[in-house]
Amino acid sequence: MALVPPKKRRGPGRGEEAGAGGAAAPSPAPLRFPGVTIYLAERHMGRSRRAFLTGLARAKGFRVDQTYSPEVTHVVMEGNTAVESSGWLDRVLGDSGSLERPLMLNISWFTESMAQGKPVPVEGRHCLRVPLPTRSQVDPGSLPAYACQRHTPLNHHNLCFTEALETLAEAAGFEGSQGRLISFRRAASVLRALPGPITNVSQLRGLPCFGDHSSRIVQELLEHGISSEVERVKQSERYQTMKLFTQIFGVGVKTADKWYREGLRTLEDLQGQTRKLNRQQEAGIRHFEDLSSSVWRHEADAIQRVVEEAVWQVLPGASVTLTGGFRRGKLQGHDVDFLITHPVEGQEAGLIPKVMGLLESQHFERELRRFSRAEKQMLLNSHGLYHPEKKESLPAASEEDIFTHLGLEYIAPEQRNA
DNA sequence: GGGCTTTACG
DNA sequence: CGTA
DNA sequence: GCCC
Repeated sequence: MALVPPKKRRGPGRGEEAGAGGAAAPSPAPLRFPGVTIYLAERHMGRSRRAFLTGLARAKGFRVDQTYSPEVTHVVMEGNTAVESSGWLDRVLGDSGSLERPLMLNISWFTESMAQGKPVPVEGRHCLRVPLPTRSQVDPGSLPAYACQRHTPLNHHNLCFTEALETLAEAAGFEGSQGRLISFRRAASVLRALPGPITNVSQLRGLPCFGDHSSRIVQELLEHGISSEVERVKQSERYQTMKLFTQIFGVGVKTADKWYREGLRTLEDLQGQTRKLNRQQEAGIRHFEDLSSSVWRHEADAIQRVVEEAVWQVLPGASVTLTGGFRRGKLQGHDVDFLITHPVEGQEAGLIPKVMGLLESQHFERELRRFSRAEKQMLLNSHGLYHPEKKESLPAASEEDIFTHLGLEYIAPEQRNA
């Protein structure tokens, strides 16, 4: 098993503080969102509003820089002004043409992020429309045909287009057209790799994976801000139902299609009758809400620390690496993936069941202590039980003692897989 | 017109 | 057939 | 749907 180098945490600097004026800026909260550095463009915003928004964001743990630098990842401008935003980008980027560009967003992304207290995923509606050709338009020339030959950042400049193409890809998949699915996905992927936004259909010339259909979608979006085909798909009962059903853990396109043909449309329809759901699907529906809520990066980090503690008890010297979306820089995901390795090949064999047992017994332990405090007003630690009011200490000679003192039936370790 | 990643496992 |  |  390969040893994967652990990801180095980038410690983002604090960014330039507005120290010049002498007015004591309110001390900002600790930075909570590595990977997000905001720059608020003053134009159309005004000094005081900009200062207010800056303070607001910093209090919530966002990094907001006062001057533009290549570290800036999210540029927020008031309004939807196309010409000015691209002109602005031209000026601040100067001739540093090939460098990574920031996202250009309107104020809606900012306000939504403030409301939620965390950066919301960027969606098409947050993006500034940049329909006019300027010299900031990039000349993609030709791009390698394989994604594995390209740099593809998480945040990019063509979200309006990639969202539309991904919708068509998804819809194709729902109809069992794997070929069309992969084609629309490839086209979207190409746009994610571009150093700047597509502002004119002519820029699609020479790009791999762009044929008549995908080009037409982009053209519609450029001209009307909307694609009739994409809108029609999104509105359709078929798409909406298939999307709902396939989101259920344990349900793929085949099953979703079967249910659709039987006339089922909602989760209630599925629960309603004693429909023949397998165990996986039954759990998938029961936990639908829970499974659709997302995990944030800082939560993934916390989980990693817990897993590391357990792994190291079982196998000192093992390495636990966050993989999947978070390794690629995503700020949220729906699961947390780890790769567990050990420098000596084979040493990690059989580790997972042991770690699971440890984590489960941790849970059991936690529940035992919670029960002790909540139900018996006693504190349980590794030494034994303590009653703070009676100032009574009950040293634990054995595990059985603890259960007895708490009035619990003794539960053997092999029955503690809580 | 054929191919579209791959492999293991429940 | 579904998940990873 | 796009490429070979």
